[in-house]
Amino acid sequence: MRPLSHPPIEDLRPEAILHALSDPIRAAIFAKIMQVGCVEACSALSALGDRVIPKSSLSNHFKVLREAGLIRSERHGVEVRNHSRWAEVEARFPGLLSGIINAYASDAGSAPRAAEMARPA
Amino acid sequence: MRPLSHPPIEDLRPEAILHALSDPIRAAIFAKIMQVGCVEACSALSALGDRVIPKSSLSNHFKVLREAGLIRSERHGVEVRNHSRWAEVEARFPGLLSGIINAYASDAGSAPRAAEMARPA
DNA sequence: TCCCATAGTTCGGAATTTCGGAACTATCGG
DNA sequence: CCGATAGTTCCGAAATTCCGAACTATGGGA
Repeated sequence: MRPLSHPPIEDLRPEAILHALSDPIRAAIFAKIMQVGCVEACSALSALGDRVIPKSSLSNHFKVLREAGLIRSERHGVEVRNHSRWAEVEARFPGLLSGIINAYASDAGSAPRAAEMARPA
Repeated sequence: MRPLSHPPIEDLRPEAILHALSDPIRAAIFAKIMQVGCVEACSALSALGDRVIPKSSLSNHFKVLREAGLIRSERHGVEVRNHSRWAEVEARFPGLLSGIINAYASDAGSAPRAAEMARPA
């Protein structure tokens, strides 16, 4: 199985990042990773509230996040651990991620839906 | 013809904004509107460098930007003038737009492509 | 007034992308 | 070696996007 390649930070493209995070589910996954520090794909499944996400879709969401350069995935035995690349991305595109995450967080308060980012409970 | 409805600022959703700006062409159009202050659709066509964008696609791009709440469009005679809603959006989602625009601008320097945002010439 | 040119929208089919079930692979614990 | 768990791949269906062609609306003449 492939060693899960990640793009070097200088190859990151804003449109890929925006596209990755324009999906509320992916945004929620990413927010979760940042909250918790590290997450394996399967546990993210249950973490998204009421919504049940098929494994194959979930796998694809992680792939999109990884290829956008937002997360780093490492195999540990049978599972994959995903870490955010926040610091790198922040250095490359200052203010981008914080603006996006804050936007989702403030939106969650006014109109809660499937993507419940940064919700207290 | 419809009076070109715009969503009230409290209805804006982050995912719609990210989706709208995850297309480099739309991002370039939006950046152009902010640079120049106001733009009518047709002139944006030539403004995007080498790329020729069909009228119907352009019309759709403006629609996406409008429905995301990023621009305000008014008919003036035969043409439509598009203004950015930057101030409103910035008040609603602080730091979101500046982060995105800066990201594209810094990317343009390192890897120029179809979307030439904030390029001097 | 009628006609034309300009600016933009709508329609509809082709191309692309996304979704997700089923089958597959990889790894760990017995 | 076997079964269970974690995840990927494959591929057809559904949704989206793209864009040419036809259409609509407005202003400016003649």
